[in-house]
Amino acid sequence: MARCTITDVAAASGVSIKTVSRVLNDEPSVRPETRRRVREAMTAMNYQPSLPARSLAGRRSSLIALLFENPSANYVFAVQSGAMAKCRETQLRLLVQPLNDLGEPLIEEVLAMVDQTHIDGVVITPPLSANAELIAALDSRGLPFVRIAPDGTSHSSPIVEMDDEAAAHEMTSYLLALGHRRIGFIKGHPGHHSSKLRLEGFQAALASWGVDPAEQPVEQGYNSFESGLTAARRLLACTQRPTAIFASNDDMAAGAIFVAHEFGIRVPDELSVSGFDDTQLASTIYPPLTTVHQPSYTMSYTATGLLIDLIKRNAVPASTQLAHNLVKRASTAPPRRAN
Amino acid sequence: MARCTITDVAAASGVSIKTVSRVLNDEPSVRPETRRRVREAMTAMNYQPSLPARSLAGRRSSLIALLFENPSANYVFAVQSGAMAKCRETQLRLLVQPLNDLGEPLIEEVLAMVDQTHIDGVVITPPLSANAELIAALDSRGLPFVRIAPDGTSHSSPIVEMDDEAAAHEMTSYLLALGHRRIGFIKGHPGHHSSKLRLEGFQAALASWGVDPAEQPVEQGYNSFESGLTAARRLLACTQRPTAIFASNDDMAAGAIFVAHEFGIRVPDELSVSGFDDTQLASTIYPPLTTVHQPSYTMSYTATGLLIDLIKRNAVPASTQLAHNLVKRASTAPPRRAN
DNA sequence: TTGTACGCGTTATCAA
DNA sequence: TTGATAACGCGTACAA
Repeated sequence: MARCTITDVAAASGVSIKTVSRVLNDEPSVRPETRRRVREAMTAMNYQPSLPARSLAGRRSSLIALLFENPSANYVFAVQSGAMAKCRETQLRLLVQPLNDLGEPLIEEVLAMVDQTHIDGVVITPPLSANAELIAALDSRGLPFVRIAPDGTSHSSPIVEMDDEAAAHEMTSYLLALGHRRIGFIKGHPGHHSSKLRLEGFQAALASWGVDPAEQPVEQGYNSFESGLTAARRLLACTQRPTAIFASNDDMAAGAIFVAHEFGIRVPDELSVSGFDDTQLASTIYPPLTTVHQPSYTMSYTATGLLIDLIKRNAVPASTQLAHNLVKRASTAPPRRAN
Repeated sequence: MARCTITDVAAASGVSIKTVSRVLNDEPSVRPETRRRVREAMTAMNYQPSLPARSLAGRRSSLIALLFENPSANYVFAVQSGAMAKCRETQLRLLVQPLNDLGEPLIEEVLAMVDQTHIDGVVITPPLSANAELIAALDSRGLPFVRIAPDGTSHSSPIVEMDDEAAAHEMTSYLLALGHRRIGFIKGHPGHHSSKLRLEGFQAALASWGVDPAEQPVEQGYNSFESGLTAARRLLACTQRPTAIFASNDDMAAGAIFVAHEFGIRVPDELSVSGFDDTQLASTIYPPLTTVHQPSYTMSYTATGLLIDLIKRNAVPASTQLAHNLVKRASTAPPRRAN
């Protein structure tokens, strides 16, 4: 059961190590009969190629990295699962690299990781995907990367995104269609580009319904549950209390629902609340949250696939947009509805 | 800015590559002056040692793996963060390996990973930590590993755990002290050893208070929110409705609170609910959940530290028990309390 | 179609 | 305390 090498396989199947190498890499010029013999020997001996040896000799490490700096367990889990699923299909290994609150040394840490491990490529999740210095640093190494939901900065690397503005527009229209005319908005983290887009979608929808966006109460949030609490308390303390709150993500929406419970405001009878992302949390709180389903898993799965194509020097689309959809649950209803 | 090698550093500092290697590995027999010169050259050239080269030449890959098969985003996130934090301190890389619902090929997949990547060691989280075949397979490779919260199976590998039974005992005593005498229990996933311990703690506490455990309603859950819904519906449909529900984890407790909301049962006035784990969810739902804080992050951090010691062939304790504590929040109160 | 010789960047052995 | 040289397991260039 001890580890065996390409030399052992070569000896066992009566060929040279080079031929074994050819079979390993699916190179064309090998006689089918030979290929079969080598394959048999490999499985019989339970041969596993050494990744370090391959990456030292060849140009590839068969390793890619997933970079994130995001405190949301649900989001990180979804993104990792998507990337892993694609890696599993393609025999790649995934190195996860959380970059939590490290400030300055972030770039250095990433570069050190890149140089040490000989990574083949990187998938970058928001908000890192909008980090210009990081992008420049990766560029300086000539490393392929794919960004998920970056900001509008022009760069040749492929991006995977959803239409945050359109989604926020739809959600707002839905609330307006229910009859709400005073809708409190909780903005997302200023560092995330999607925060800006979601606000714009909200405002555009209001305008298209002839409602003045400037008259709607807007509070700053930071994507955390706690920031949702604070923002919602402010919104609900207004003299003209909104009949609905649209939070830029589910965690903050959960905060709004929490505050409503505290204040004895019934949801959705007296207050509608909607979120964004459709994380597991959305269907775990009461009432279950109307939200926008963001395909985080699929975005990451797709991004990883693109990265692999990029590494193989295949042509890849500059931008891929994935579909979202409105998930209507029990946290929204017409305002002050009868009983 | 291009990558430079040990040879470049050797040339720049006027020594042989072997001496650079010695400095790199903190070997003793290097003159301080020489060491300083080499160090300077390394930082000046921004030298980064090649991990693949090191693992090919040496015995170590500086890579460890974290194995998990757990659908809970919060748990996985906590465990990963803990392991990463320790890795960051010690210049190790972490390979995360989710093994989702794959059944049979699980062992093969792990062994392939081990053989290909030349991992130095493994941290195993529940429920995999109780998988006898996996343990045996890892043993067959002579690979060091540390298990988090395994079952009682005797094995020489170090384990890190908390006292699930004592914690469940405390929580139950707390509910009894509040005055509850009819407490519904939702069991955890049958595959997790901790599920058994938590039930035993519950029953032991009842017995020590002179309450017959056999008369308390117990439902099977599977650690998911949905299974909590199902179990809670059963418990609350009883003719003799319990005044409290103790769920074996937070997700299921959230399910119980959800059902209470649906049924119009006020929490905690008419029904107390408590959970286990103290995930982020516990303080995000309303009312916030009384629960047991399980130190998942610390357990993983500790386990990773032990693994590193194990790899270095240092002596490590066979078992490490981390402290838990009861977190009292608003979801529990005396039964049918005045007002 | 197949094989030989060399190099990848580092650690290990042994000698100086 | 230091250095020359041989591994480590594989891919690449070139030859057969």
